[in-house]
Amino acid sequence: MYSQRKLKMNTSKKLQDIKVAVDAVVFGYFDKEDLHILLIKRNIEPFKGGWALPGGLVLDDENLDDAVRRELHEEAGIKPDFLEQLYTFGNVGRDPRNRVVSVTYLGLVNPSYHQLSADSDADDAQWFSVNKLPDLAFDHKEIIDTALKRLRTKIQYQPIGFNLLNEEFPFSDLENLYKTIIGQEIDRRNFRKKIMSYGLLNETQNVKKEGSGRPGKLFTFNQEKYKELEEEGFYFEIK
Amino acid sequence: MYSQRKLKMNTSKKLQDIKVAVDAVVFGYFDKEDLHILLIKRNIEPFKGGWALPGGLVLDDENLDDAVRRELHEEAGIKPDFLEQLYTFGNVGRDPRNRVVSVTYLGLVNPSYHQLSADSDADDAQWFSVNKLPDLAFDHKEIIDTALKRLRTKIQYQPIGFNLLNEEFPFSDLENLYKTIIGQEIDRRNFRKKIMSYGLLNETQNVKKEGSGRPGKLFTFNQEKYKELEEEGFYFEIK
DNA sequence: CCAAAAGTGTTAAGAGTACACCCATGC
DNA sequence: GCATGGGTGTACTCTTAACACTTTTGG
Repeated sequence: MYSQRKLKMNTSKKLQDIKVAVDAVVFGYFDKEDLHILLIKRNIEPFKGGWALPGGLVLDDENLDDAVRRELHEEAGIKPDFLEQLYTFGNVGRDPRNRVVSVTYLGLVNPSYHQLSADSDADDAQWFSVNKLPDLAFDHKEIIDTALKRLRTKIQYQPIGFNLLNEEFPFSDLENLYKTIIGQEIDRRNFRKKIMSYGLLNETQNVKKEGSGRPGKLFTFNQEKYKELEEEGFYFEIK
Repeated sequence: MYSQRKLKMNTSKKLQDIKVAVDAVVFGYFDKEDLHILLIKRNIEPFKGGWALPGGLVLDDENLDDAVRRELHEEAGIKPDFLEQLYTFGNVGRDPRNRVVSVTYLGLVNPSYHQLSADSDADDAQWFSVNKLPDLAFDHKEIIDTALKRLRTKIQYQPIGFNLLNEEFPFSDLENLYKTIIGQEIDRRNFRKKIMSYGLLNETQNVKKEGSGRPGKLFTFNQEKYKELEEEGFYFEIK
């Protein structure tokens, strides 16, 4: 279409036959557990009864972002707090039926604010630990691997992790979240110093009630401050 | 397609009508000049006679990467040394005719090794300074902005810039390249120390002949060494 | 008073940054 | 010998990394 050759192709009846889909890798974090991913049980062939990422074909008059949000809403009743494009998978043969190019997204939600499958049109939607994933349909395993890699890189220089926590959270939740995602121990003191130095946390008057030990103060994430800093070219970095 | 609703949609005659294209932002660097981008003059409507990124529709049996490489070869006679997926642009209305989702790529070539338009099917292929771009077709300006942003970020932590230089280059070429891309002065001594500390450059016995002043030693980039380091989880960083 | 988690500072090492003069060549 | 670009070292500052004890609460 952008050059004569393509025009010829199009007008000579041999129309392109490729479908465009979106799929989302949505991460959820359950306090002190592994990172989880949202999967949908397929109720049609191929891979009927198997697990797959939420997603589906894009409508003709719908932007890509809107398509993912719609699918997530329909299939799992979820509206992610954070959602960004991940990568586009389009190799021949990744879907056994048609050629399908899938634009994938990385999303984050706090599962405690989202009841799964409220009014879903899918058989079943469920959270799976990234360490105990079932066999997956299509090339969805590869998509998840890509998403995990991206998440691990990204969380080290952008404070996206806050979307996975409750609105008010004790500092230790943030600590555990980072430990979980990065997959290694972090120095509590240095981590706290660093995070605090950015001034992105507001201290509340509340304290954590549950659990044993000394109750921790609860914090909220200062979204406005973050946007301010971001515009000034600020660069968050965690190791 | 991944859920019943979509299946119904497909079988009820209302088939999806979206085209899949690829477009490439290929950067070339001419010694001591601005960074350049490869553009193609369109010879069909819309935007006939205007400038656009090289690209076109993906063939049914062709992987996305192959499609970009094919288009670049056809339209400009170029085979980029570096090519990676950038972002997928798919908003409704970005092409005035059909709905087109474009998977875009970022490429780097050394123009001195590539003659433009050798056996091209496009009207014309030309290098434009990123600072003197013509009006562009579709949303291609936005795509270029995204690519520039990505290049500027990426070059600071991955030595992709070497693809823009000759096989043997004086150190000053590298210096100028970084200055050009990042768009600011760099400290010559510190930059050299840093680059050298990674051990990625091999010194050759040759020296630069042209130009005035003291001739500089020529270096080559050690690709194997880079891959080695990359596997060990090495992280290149330039400021 | 015991267990559990929260909260807190200091020091040493390393990395980054700023900075200016001599060298080799062509004309 | 002068103009041009190449090549090099040091001192200071700032950031990162390592490290352990006290506090608050519930039971």
